[in-house]
Amino acid sequence: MKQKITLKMIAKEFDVSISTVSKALKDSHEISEELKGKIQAFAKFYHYKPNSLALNLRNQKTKTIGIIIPQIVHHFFTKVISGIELVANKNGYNVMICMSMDSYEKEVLNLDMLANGVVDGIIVSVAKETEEKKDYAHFKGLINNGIPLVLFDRVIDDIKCNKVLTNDVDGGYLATKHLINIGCKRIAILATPDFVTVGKLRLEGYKNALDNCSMDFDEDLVIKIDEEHNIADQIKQLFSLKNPPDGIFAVNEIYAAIAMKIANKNNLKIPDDISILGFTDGLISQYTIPSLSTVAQHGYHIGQKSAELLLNEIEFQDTDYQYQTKIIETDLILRESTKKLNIP
Amino acid sequence: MKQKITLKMIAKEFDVSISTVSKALKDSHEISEELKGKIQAFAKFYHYKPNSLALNLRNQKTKTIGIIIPQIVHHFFTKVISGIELVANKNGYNVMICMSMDSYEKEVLNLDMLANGVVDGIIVSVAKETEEKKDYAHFKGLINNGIPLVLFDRVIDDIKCNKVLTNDVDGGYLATKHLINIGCKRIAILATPDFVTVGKLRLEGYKNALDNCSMDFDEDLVIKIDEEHNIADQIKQLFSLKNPPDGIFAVNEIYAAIAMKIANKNNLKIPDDISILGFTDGLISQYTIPSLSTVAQHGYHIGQKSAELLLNEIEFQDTDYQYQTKIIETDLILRESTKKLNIP
DNA sequence: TATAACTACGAAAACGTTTTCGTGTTGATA
DNA sequence: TATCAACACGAAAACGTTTTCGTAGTTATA
Repeated sequence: MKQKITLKMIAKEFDVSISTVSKALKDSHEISEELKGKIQAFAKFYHYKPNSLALNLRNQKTKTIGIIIPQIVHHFFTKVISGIELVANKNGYNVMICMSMDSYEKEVLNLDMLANGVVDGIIVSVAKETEEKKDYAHFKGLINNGIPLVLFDRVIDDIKCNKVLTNDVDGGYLATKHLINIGCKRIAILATPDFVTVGKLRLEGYKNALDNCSMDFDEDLVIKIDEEHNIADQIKQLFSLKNPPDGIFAVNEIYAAIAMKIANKNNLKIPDDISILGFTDGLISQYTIPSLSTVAQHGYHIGQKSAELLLNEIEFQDTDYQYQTKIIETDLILRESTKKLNIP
Repeated sequence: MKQKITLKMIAKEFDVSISTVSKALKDSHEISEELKGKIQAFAKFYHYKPNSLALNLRNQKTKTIGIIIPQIVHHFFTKVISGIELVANKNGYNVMICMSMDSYEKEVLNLDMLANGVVDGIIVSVAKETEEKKDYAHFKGLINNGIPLVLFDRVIDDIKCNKVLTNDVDGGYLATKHLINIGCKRIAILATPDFVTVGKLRLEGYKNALDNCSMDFDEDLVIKIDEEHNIADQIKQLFSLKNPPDGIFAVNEIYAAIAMKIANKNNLKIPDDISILGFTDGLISQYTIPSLSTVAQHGYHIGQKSAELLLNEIEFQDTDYQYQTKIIETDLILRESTKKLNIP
């Protein structure tokens, strides 16, 4: 194993002090041109690079930002990560990724680890279990310790920090409104349990849209999917109603895809007999047959914005820092699973 | 901002030396029970935790492993990452993820950065551009510096290190053989340019299977998809052949999904008129209609194995370390896009 | 009583870097 | 000739930890 070259080794080579070498490599005016030339050439030849660990300790910073997400196998989160990476790298930062697996305990563990000097700031989308327990002490501790924190997507209202979130209410509204516009009379929603904030908000948008169009809200058309049990079975209920839906708004892509499968099995033509609309900008939507209309939530953009806010806070010098909350708007992407809009 | 508590601060509190505090916290026999008790209680009360940066410098290791993957938005890679995380965390390691974006330059940059003391070992799936250039100096340099390296999936033959790879040839063979078994007479393959190693190997398996069953190999049925141009257009050629295929083996999920869409547009019934089989264990396969039969490559398992090999090498003490190459076998997952096998 | 052994702690080096503050030498100025 | 600045470099602290070695003071042994 070839030993990495250090300032000390260069110093010994030229019989000068370590400080001289350090200054020479920084092209300091304190060192004679002649000596600088020799030292720089030598360092270059041996590919000298300052040891990161030493720099970290010296500077009390690591030029690394931490990310804690519930799951990495979700397309949305990978988009967010890509956006964070882009901005981080552009600014000379690296990225350390942890998964909470939607577990409160793992989230706390990861947060503790990252907070212990490993990173300069942290970006988090909170775990489902944490949302359910409503125990946010670990986040408050982080902020107390002065470690910059950005929450995205699944955020917590009573934590004071930068936030980036999808306009979920508006997304739900947009989706439902569109289904109404294309003529759907009975619109079902595949939602989540209430503790999943984003799901709850999208449901709120759904209700707003119905309200706005003076359409009745029917409890039977609201399925709050419990992922502990079989998802398909819960969706199937809709199709055995005496008055089944002619439109479905699913708060995520998977539920939408499963609904499509079930509709298909029930010999319903999509979109002629029933229109289906999903949420999130995943991969599945593009490749189903028919392809899935969906509400895009721009994960890539959310990631970029989160990283920008975090880096701003990290590098902020003054004392009067102001936290911000950025709302990223959604967009309707119309594909084949919804009826065409008839422009009169 | 609350200052983090250090050994020095505890030492001052009890008017003892730093070394005494350090030993007391490690429950050393050198320190009297009485003093140990007081110091430990104090440390606990103030949530003392050794500073990671200092430990890193001291121990010349970071308890972190680096991952460089071409893209994080591929489901396969997220599975691999999950597997790595699992094993790493179980052994007290953290994970730092970098993306090469399939660019040679970014791969070199990331590797240099990680190698500079940031991580104790690195797991890589090499970038497409690197495979194309065949320039592997950066990997050789890494190994020369004694930094443990594991290559997975897209590996390089003449780099001496631990490797974990999918049995791509066998996977291709399995897929093609199955299409033959269900009665396909003209089997097309949606492949990659030759420099994409895994694609080339799967094509090899395809040829082997044809050979094995004394079926003709027809150049017209081999489409080496060039992702620079429109993918669908390239696939469409197949359907305009005078003698079109009745089976398609796609070396990944996306190509398979696109092929399904095109078949569908051409009013071909899947699997009655044409059977389609994909590769990889992605999300799309499960949610298409009909769902896609596929060759599963077990990314989660590959990740675990890679991490195990890496940690072994990192913590290996003796001098006679032996590199290994683990082959992870594939499995055929039969869904709805291929005809049922008629057992006579 | 001299020696040995044990107890309980401290000093200092080490990891590699940066930076502040000297300090000796040279040359110029009054 | 005395003073001063400029030049070119070195010493040392600092970041926070661990660990080896040294050493007072006490107790046990011969």
